[in-house]
Amino acid sequence: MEKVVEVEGSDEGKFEETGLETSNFVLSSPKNVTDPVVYKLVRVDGNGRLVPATDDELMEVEGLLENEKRETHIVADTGQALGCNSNEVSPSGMPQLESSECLSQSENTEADTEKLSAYLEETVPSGAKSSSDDHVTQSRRVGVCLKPLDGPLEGGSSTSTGCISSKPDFSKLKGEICLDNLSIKELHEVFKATFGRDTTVKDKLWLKRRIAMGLTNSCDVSTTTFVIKDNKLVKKDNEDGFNNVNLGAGKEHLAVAVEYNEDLLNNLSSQIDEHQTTSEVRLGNNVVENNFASEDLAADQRAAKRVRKPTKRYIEELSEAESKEYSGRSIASTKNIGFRPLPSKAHARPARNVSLEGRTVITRLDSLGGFGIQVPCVYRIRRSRPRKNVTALLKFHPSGMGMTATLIKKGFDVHGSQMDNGSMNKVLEAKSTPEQAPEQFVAESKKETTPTDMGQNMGLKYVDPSGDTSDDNVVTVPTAKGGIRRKHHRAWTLSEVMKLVEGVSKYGAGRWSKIKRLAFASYSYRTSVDLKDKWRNLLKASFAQTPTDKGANSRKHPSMPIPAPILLRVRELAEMQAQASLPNLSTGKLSACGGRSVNETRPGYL
DNA sequence: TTTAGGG
DNA sequence: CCCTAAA
Repeated sequence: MEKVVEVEGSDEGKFEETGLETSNFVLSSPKNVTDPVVYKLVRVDGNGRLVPATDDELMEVEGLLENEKRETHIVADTGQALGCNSNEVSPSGMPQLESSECLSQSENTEADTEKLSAYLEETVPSGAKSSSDDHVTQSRRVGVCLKPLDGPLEGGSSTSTGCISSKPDFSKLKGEICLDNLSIKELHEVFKATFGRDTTVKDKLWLKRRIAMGLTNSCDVSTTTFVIKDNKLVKKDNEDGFNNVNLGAGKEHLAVAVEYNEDLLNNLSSQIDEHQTTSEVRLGNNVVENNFASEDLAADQRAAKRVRKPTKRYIEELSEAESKEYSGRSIASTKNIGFRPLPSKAHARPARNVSLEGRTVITRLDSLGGFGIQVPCVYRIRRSRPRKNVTALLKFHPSGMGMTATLIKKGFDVHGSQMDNGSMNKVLEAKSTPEQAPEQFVAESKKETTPTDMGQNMGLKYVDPSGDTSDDNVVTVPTAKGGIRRKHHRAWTLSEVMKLVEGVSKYGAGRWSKIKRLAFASYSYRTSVDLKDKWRNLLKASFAQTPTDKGANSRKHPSMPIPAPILLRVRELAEMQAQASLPNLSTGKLSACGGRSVNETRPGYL
C-alpha cells in the first residue's frame, strides 16, 4: 500500500513534468477536461492543430506495431515517463526501458500513434509483470509518456488530465480499502475527483464501482481491490460489473475475459482509431493484467495475435464508418467529431468498434454515469467481404444488412433471442475465429445487462441509426447460381475522385496500387481495384459528355455529380496517357525509358 | 500480388 | 462493385 502511494506521488510529479513538455503540442482544447477517460488518437498538424488520425495513419500505426515494439513499449511507457529524459528504470522497477524507441520515433506522428498503441498493448504485460501497485504507477506514466512523445498524440492531454489532475486524491483511493471504507460523501468526492463532476447517486456500491472503473479506465488504478471487494472478480468486471454484480461464476467469465482482452488488444493494435480511446485499452489491459498470471504467456499470446494483421477490410470498415459521417469531404477534420456527440452524456463518443474476426467488439462510452466510461459491447459486425459463411448469415437475415442491426438489436433486446446471436456469431466465427469464448462472453454480458443500462446505453449507442453505425451500404445481390453476394457500395466523394485523378496524373493510370498507397492512402477502404474501376468510370463519363461543356456537371445521374473540371481533367489525363502509350506500343522500350509516370508499362488505357 | 477486363 | 484470369 504504502509503496503504491509513493509511486503515485512520483507519478504525479512526473505527469506534471511531462505535461509541460506536452503542452507544446497539444492540448489546446478544453475538452480534455470534459472527459478524462476517453481519448482519441490524433496527430498534431503542423500548426499545432489536432487532427484526427486518418485511416492511413491508423494503418501505418498498425504496421508499426506489427513490425516492432511489442515488449519494448512497455518499457517505453515507463521510460517515457521518466524517461524521455532518462531511459532508465522506473521506480517501480521496470527493468526494461527503451526510451530510445520513443525518442527516435517521436518524430513521426505516426510513430506517436504507434507508440500509443504500443504503449497500450504493452501496458498490459507490464502490468502483469509488475505487481499491481507498480503497475498502476506505470500505467500512469505511460499516459504521460505519450504526450511527451512528440506530439501527435493528443490523447496524452486528456490522459494526463484525467489521471493526474483530476484525481490527486486517488492516492487514498488506491487502497482498496479506501473505497470500501469511504463514506458516501467521500465517495462523492472521489467521484468528483475522478470524473470531474458531481454525482447525486447515493448508492455506495455504485459509486465505488464507478470510481473504480473510472480509475481503471483512465489510469490504471489498482481497482482490483475495489473490485474484488465488490465481487470477487476483478477488473474484468468493470465491464460487466457495472451492470450488475453478476459474475457469480467468476471463472467462466474470467476465462472469457482473457480472450476478450486479447481481442481488444489486438484490435487496438491493429486499429487505433482516433476514436479509439486509451481508456479502452486500459480497460483491456487491466483485465488482461488480472487474468494473466504469467506474463510470458500473455506476452506471447499477444505477440502472436499482434502479428496477425487486420485485413484491409477490417480497417476499411472503420474508416468507412467514419467516412460516412462526413461523407468524405474533409476527412481529417471531421473525423473526430465524426460521431455525433450525444446530447445526453458528457461526451458520447461513439463507440469505436473493433471487429475481430467474426465478432465485433466495440467499446462504447458507457452511460454509467454519463461519464465517459467505455464499455465494450457488441456493436456491429464487421462488414466483410463475402465470406463463405455469408450466405448462411444471409439466410438468417434475409435483409442482408443486417448483421449490425441484428446485433444491436440483440444488445438492446435483453431478452432477445440468444439464438440469433449465437447462431450468427457462430456462423461468423466459423470462418476464422476458433474461439467462441469471447463472443459468448460478450453476448452474455449483454444479456446480463439490465434493462436500465441498456436504455442508457441506447442513447449512446445508437448515436445515429442512420449513419455510420449502421452498416455501410451493403446490398445483397442474389446471384444466378443461388449464392448471394454482398455488395457494398460507398459513394465516391468528390475528394476521392480528385485524389484519384491526381494520383493518376502523378503516377499514371494503371499504377493503381501505387496510387492507392501514395496519393490515396487516406482512403483505406478503396482498393486498388476500386481505383481502377472508378477511373474507368471516370473515363467513360468524361468522354461521354465532357467535350463540350465545362458545366458538364449536369449529369443526369443524380448519384454521381462529377464536377466538370474533374471530368475534363480526367479526359486530359486519359488523352495524355493514351498518347504516351501509343509510342510505347510502337517502340516499347524507348518510351518506357524516357517516360516517367505515364509511360511505364501503362497501357494507356482506353 | 497486382492489373485488366468482364459481368 | 464483384470476380477472375493473366502477368
